[in-house]
Amino acid sequence: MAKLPPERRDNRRPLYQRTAEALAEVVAGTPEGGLLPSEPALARCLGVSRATLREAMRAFEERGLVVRRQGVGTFVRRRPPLIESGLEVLESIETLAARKGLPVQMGARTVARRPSTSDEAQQFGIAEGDDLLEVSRVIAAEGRPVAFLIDTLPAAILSERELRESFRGSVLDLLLRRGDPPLGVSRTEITAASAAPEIARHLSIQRGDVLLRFEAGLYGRDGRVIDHSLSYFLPGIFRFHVLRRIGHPAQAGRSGTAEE
Amino acid sequence: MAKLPPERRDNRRPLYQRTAEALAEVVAGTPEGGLLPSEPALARCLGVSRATLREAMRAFEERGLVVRRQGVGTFVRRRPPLIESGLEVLESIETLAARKGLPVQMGARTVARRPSTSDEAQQFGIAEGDDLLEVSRVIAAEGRPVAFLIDTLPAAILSERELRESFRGSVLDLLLRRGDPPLGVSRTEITAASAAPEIARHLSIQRGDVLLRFEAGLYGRDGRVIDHSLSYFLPGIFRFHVLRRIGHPAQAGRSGTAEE
DNA sequence: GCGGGCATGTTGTCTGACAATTGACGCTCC
DNA sequence: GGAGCGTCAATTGTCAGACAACATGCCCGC
Repeated sequence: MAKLPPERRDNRRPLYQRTAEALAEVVAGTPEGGLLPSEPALARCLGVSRATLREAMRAFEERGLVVRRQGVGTFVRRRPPLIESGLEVLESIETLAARKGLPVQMGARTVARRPSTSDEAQQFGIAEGDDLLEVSRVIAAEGRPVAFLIDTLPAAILSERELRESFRGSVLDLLLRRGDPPLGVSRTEITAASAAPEIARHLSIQRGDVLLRFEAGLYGRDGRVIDHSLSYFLPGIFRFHVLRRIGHPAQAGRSGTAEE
Repeated sequence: MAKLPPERRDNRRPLYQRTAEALAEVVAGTPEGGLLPSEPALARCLGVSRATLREAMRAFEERGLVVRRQGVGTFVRRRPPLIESGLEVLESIETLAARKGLPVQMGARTVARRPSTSDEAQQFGIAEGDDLLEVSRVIAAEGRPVAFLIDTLPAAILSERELRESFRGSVLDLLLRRGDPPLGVSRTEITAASAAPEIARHLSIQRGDVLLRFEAGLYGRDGRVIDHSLSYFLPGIFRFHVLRRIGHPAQAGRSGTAEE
């Protein structure tokens, strides 16, 4: 067995994850609507047990990448274009733009340090009055401003010095490069807004012009908020989309606390 | 075995799915950060094998609902508020509003039948010139218009007669009630737009006012487009959000492949 | 008192088997 | 000759049990 090259088998990352990656390549190498090898064959080929393969397979089915039909086989789904470049994966504007082949530059940047308000302190899990760092900057593509971003995070997490030295336009990328604290998920709220005067000035547009607005909380693995970000995009430059699955009625639900 | 009540075991839906639902209840009934029962215990309790349970568990982990630590246990993740009411689940405005306790009414409705253009024919997988149904309506909450929706779908899928009889404001809900064709995912593109004159009139707002705009393709399980919808929302009424997970490092350039 | 080995419980992975479902082939009967 | 039906092989769905890897706390020896 063990047909996977050693650098893949001996890696210290969980086998399931590596299997999922290998499976991703297999899926990518199969035409849309095409039939995948059978599970026993694939498991043999990847050097893992069928159970492990099936866990990865299940995740792929969950994401809508493959369709399984008992007694028939597993097929690569005819996929909506750009399936995995949607909002479900958190990445910086810079990373997104680079993937799309659109070069972007960071424009005017300002950094402010100020004590936190009571609300903010609670949100970040720090003491009231502890310092926050507020980083705002303009992102430009082809010489034209296309986005205005404001990040707020405790100064204890990111020092001004480190910001000066390592910041290349994205707080997210900086935190990812550093690897600490470990990041979990981002909860992003989406709405539309008209440009306030200051933002209009930064983006060289008219006051009141239409903007797409993201307000996001970046959560660490321990559930604490690490970074709060506010993003304003000129509509039409970036295309944001999200895959929505049909909700099984019995799913959502009572999390005990009936808030809102 | 078979501790699950019969109505759950004998159901014709796949066991894995029912297990996932049962697991959802267990997770919902566990405090945040709490420890779940061990996998063997849970499997016994749900009347399924550990392998099946693990597939469901894996899906939950994938969605960020639980955290598993080898040698320790599985914990319910401290979740960002409102975790599963985000955009990742496709539901109609009516369903969403009902869940939030906000009563909505359907306002002016128009239905048009017209032949498809070449582009549309390709999109829906029908012959050019085949009829399409175009349903537009206003959604109002507390007497005030808050959304304007336009659905377009082949007349072969939904007849004018059925539309007249069963339509209660949502094409999605209608298709779900009917159960045919089986629905897969929806790919929704998100942007901001200023209100065109006609839409402004429908929503009783000024021309040029800011709107949140969703353009969605509803895909059947076979990958074909079933319905195309365009939605305009007044910002601030509905709160849309999405959970974004950190992208797996599999994509960026591998830096130190020398050893390890 | 203190440190290290060890017992115990958990998740991670593997193996092999059988059940359920599907599609195709061949056979029978008309 | 053709239509209908049973059989069979291939595939996914599910199961049971085992062992490995790992984390934690207890207990024993020092």
